[in-house]
Amino acid sequence: MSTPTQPAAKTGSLPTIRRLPAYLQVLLEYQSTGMENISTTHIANALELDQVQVRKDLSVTGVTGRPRIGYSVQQLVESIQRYLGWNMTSDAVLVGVGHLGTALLGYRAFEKHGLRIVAAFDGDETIVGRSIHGIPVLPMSSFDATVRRLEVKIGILTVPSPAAHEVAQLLVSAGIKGIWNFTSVALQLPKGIAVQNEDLSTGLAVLCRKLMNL
Amino acid sequence: MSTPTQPAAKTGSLPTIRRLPAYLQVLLEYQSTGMENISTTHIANALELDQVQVRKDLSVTGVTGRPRIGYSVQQLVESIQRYLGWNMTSDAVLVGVGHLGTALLGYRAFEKHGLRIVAAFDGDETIVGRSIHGIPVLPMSSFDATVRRLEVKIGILTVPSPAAHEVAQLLVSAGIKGIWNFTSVALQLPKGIAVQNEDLSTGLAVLCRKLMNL
DNA sequence: TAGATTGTTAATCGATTAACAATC
DNA sequence: TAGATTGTTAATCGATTAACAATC
Repeated sequence: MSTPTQPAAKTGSLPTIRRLPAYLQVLLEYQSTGMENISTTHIANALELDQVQVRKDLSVTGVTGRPRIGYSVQQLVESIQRYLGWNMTSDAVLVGVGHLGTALLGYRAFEKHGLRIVAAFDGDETIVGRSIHGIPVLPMSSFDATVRRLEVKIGILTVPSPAAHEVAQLLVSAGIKGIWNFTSVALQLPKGIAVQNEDLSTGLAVLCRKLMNL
Repeated sequence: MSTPTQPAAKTGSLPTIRRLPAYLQVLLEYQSTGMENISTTHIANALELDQVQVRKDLSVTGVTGRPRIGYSVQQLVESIQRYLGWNMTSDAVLVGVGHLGTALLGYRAFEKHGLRIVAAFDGDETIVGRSIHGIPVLPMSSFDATVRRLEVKIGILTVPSPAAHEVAQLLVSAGIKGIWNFTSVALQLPKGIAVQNEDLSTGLAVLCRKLMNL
């Protein structure tokens, strides 16, 4: 039995989870100043949020602060990373090496979030065999065997929309448990598969409405 | 005075706005079947949402349906597009022609959302002067004059994080009113500037938590 | 007509905000 | 000590869900 150094993490609402990476970003930058402690007031100001909300959000990770002192930056960073599973490395595969896929393959920041793309796949034979940012592009025919062999659980879907559904089925049947979906297609998948839709039109819609309300 | 053919659009909550593009996607696909009307039950099933919520969401655009018949697909499409400002074309500029910037320059779907990227800018002189997917890459030195001359109001920020703040100031001083921010930096901007953060780590965090709760 | 579907009003649920006690 | 900050409990606010009337 382990000795718990801090309370267990709670569930946390979706809005809370979405704010945590921003806190982490602020903390990592703050860390470079050499300060050991930080107050929620400071974090709240940097992100234009309410300090009570920041405190409540942070509490879901199980971390605690000290009155008058604030929170240990180091502890906060580790606590958020653990809560998001970013303290350990997860392997992922990417399918669809178009413009967006290529961009994601070169996105170094994923490493900081514990995500390692171990292989990319594409149906276009002219790019199969290449290596993009050190990641090999393999043929779709080797998808199932490779994913099973490496026991990859995360799939990044960057194929053209018409292929989205078919490829998603392929991911699931190869044992992928979480799909990061960059297509604009609403995937119909069995229970037990986590999907995160990253359709750009969502963000554009919000921006357009914000602009209309200025 | 114009004769209103439908009630005025309401404000609409953020979650509602975020769901509208998905409705539009379903509608555009449904349109190709040739059916003229669609029920909220149908839309709800396609997106795994509640039909009452779909109806409430659609009502913010001012559109109305007919009992027993449903909604006119054509009317719905136009109503959502009008609500999001996607019925007219808005010009935008993109700053930072790295991997992600290049991917966005090639993203044809923006046209369907009324967004036209008229110019890209980069500090790297080796790529300045090129044309990517028909969009010219111009030097940063011409940024201010070009944006003012073309009266561009939307800026897409795809520069490396360390440059984010400085470039954002440049956008604002050139008259940009809305910033689509793909960096992980929380921009501090004056009132009256709309910002939409599109940091990928937010989505990754949600996916990771979903995976942990399977 | 009967039944399917819309649209509105009320109830519930959940997240944010406010108030305040605890404490270093 | 006094004051700044945490952390919890209560109040408010807003979004979702339920109930039901309206109607083609």
